[in-house]
Amino acid sequence: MGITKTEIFTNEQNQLASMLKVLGHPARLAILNYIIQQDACICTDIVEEIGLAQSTISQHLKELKNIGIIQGTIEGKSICYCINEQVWKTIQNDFNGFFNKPVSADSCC
Amino acid sequence: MGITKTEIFTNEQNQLASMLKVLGHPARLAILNYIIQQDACICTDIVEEIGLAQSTISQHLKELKNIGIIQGTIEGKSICYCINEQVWKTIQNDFNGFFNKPVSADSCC
DNA sequence: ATTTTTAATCGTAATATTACGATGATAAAT
DNA sequence: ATTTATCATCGTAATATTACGATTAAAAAT
Repeated sequence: MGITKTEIFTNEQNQLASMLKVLGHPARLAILNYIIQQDACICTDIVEEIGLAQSTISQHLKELKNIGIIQGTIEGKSICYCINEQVWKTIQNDFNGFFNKPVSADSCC
Repeated sequence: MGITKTEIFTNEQNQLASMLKVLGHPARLAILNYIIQQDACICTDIVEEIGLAQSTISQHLKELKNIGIIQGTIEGKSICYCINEQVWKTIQNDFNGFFNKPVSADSCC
């Protein structure tokens, strides 16, 4: 056990859930915030800014890259990370697609 | 280790992250979907609908209750769960507050 | 050529999550 | 009073996550 039974859910549910799971960590939100704010950045900056070990930040960056919300390009000795606008917007759309469903006012409670 | 260092992040980051973490599981999205669709429901129905053990569903319901997005009222022998509209909207606002930040087109990559 | 800088990866410990069956608790039905 | 129905909680196994230090890899600077 301990393994999510993805096969019993819809693709929509699985995909949105996996996005939200990655976003559901304060370090990763902080990283996204920082990248947006800086408009460009390298890993060492983030490490200093956030205050986690370099390897930990690298791991979080990897997860963010996995869902495509950020991308890194090699810039000489360092790596420049930035937001992938398209994925960013897709996530926002998917989220709102889910949350815009009308919640009826006369529900049971 | 293995414990998230919440103390180094902002309240905003921690709060949004914990919401998204709860939403980041397909079963919990499926439960929310079902409650909205039914407009009222009890746990047994969800168990049949979703196909996880009753105790597992109960655990997921507990987590959803913890963030306030659903609430349950005792209805005789069973319990009626419904969406808390206010929390629902707050989550949506917080999420969009984060995601509406402009992602500049001329970023580094 | 060697050293330095930067970031990824490996190994690992601590903790959290997911799921299930079994058991408990409470209210309704018999 | 006993049984049934409904849901929560407990105990537990399997797996995943978080974080760190150590190591590796690759490019730049010396």
